[in-house]
Amino acid sequence: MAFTGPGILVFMTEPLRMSTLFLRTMRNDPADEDVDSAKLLVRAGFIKKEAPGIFTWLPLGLRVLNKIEAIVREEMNAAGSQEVHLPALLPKDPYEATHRWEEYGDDMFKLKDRHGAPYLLAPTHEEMFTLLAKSYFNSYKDLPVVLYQIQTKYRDEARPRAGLIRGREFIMEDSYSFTMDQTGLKQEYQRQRDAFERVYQRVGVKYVIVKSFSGPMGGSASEEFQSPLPIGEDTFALSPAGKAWNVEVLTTPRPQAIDASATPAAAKVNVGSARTIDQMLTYANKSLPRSDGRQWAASDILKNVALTILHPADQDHDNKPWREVIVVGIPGDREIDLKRVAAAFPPCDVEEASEEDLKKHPELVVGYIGPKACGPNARTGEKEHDSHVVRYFLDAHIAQGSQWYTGADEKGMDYVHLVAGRDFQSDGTLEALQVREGDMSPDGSGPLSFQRGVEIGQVFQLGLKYTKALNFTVLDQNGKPSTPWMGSYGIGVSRTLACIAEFHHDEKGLCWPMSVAPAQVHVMTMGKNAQAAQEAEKLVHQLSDAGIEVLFDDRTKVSAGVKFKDAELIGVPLEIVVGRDFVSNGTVEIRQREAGTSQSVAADQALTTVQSLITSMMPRVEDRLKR
RNA sequence: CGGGUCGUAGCGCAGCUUGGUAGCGCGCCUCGUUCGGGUCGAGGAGGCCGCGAGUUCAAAUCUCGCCGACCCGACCA
Repeated sequence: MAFTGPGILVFMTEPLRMSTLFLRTMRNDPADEDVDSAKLLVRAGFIKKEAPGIFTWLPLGLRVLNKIEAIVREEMNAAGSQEVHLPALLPKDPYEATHRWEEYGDDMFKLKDRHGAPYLLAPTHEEMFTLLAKSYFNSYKDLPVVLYQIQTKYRDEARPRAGLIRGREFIMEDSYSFTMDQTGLKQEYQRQRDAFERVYQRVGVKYVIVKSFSGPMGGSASEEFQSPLPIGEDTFALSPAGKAWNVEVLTTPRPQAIDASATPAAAKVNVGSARTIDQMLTYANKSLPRSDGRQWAASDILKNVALTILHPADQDHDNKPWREVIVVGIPGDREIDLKRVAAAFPPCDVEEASEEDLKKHPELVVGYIGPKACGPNARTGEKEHDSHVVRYFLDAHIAQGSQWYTGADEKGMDYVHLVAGRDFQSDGTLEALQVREGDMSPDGSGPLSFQRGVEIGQVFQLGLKYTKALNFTVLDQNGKPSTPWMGSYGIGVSRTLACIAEFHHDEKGLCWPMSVAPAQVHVMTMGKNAQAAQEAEKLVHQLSDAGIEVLFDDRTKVSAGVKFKDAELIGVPLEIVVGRDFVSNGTVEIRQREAGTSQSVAADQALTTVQSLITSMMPRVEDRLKR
């Protein structure tokens, strides 16, 4: 392996000759791809689709993939992580212990061996890494340890799409840290997080670090690396100060309490058949003039929504999953976000209460549900009675002291001037609303905006979930068993490649960053002049001998136009044209693919020019991340 | 899993309405031509028209069923 300078890994100094390269470029976009990265990667002969979300890597694509992997390896090794390689085909048992066999559900490829024993194709490897560490390490002296692998992962996506961005077979780098305590975990988390940033900067992909929800992975703190692209499937929120959150973890600044001393006493009004927000407004604007003179708005209404929490099996419920109805009060002009609500009740899912659920709670009168029928407002202190009262939560936007027009739990009856904190209490505050543009940022820097992104990595402080479930303990200084703290960290390698292509392309084709390009230089011969062909051959060898990777278009029966078009499609960052200028005055043309610039240099100056261009075109890491 | 669009040569597509022995462009092979922006010309190879049933003298074309791909949604890191 040769090096041309810091950070450039060279795999093959033999030039890649297009006359023999296993490559066929396509003039048309494939009919079954929609995003630019997939269209171009297929057209340029980097990948070939075999089935939805499943791709073959062709020589050029594989070279880019290998480049990205090499950068990941460098950064992981530098962060003190050690590479291993686990099987992708795994027995069911370890995933039973952590309940993920069920939790992952249909998204996991499950299969049976010839004896009928259940196996799976691993979607991620927390269990296996925990068991691996457990089987060798058992002393505090062994920790901390961080292991990683770069491996093919499998997820049986309901709907693969966007080429490599949402595949069913994809390549991921996943690392796992085991430390004695939370302090150690936080240190390793930070090291991994820094390493991720360096990787993304070196491969030339944009990213935003987004505070996120750890979801089915379990654990506490988690951040996502989102590549901001309009084709992304995720939406994250950005504050004016530049901080970012996944909508599931967005918190609402506590609203200021309102002085309710002048608010009239709550009054029950007969609203007849007005059940929906619109009907309530129509009624109120006709029959209940406001003292402040303005019209009633949906935001004056406290909408009480009955939801059902889907609890997993537990001992108090005969080891069966069970359904708990709750009521959540939200402003009438807003909608519930079930995922955000569910985030408050891990590991449960939340759905709208079904008719069946509501039948069990006749006190909740559909269309007239109010706070008085539930939560602390309905409890009497009598155990038998209270066990039937549903929990009542208020959305975080509801201020103490605010007054509401809301249901009174009888057909046809509503309250006005019902004051939060004065007339009713709740069992707690929830982040229940669908977040929208203009909502206030948690960091107090102003209104939120939203952006779409592709998740190219995520880091988790898992804590003790897996180590506990799999009984991994080590002996501490006092000889006592102690459960290690765990973190897991993943980079979507193939997905990152697709994102790089999304950022670095134009209407003509791909434009690879120097660090990951399939070659650094694309040399083309033009015309039939034997001298020029000879010179091209000489230059290619010069470059190769200097450790530069060359894609050499040495095809003799291909016209200039075709060579230019192919070069643009493939997207090697530097192109050298050896042809008529060389014949007339001994110069070659050096073009920069992405910038579209070109310069003419004497043939014997080409090597030094290319060397300095390569150095100057390498993506750099920010100073704060320098090692 | 629900809704929609579509399956014809390696790739992109026409033909189907109104049944009659399958076409175009790119790519591929041969010969010539051209040689700095997908040259031009001539000749050629390549198809279980997604699969299965049915209607018919006759089905790529009509009917039914199945399978598959893609898009939207549900789902999902």
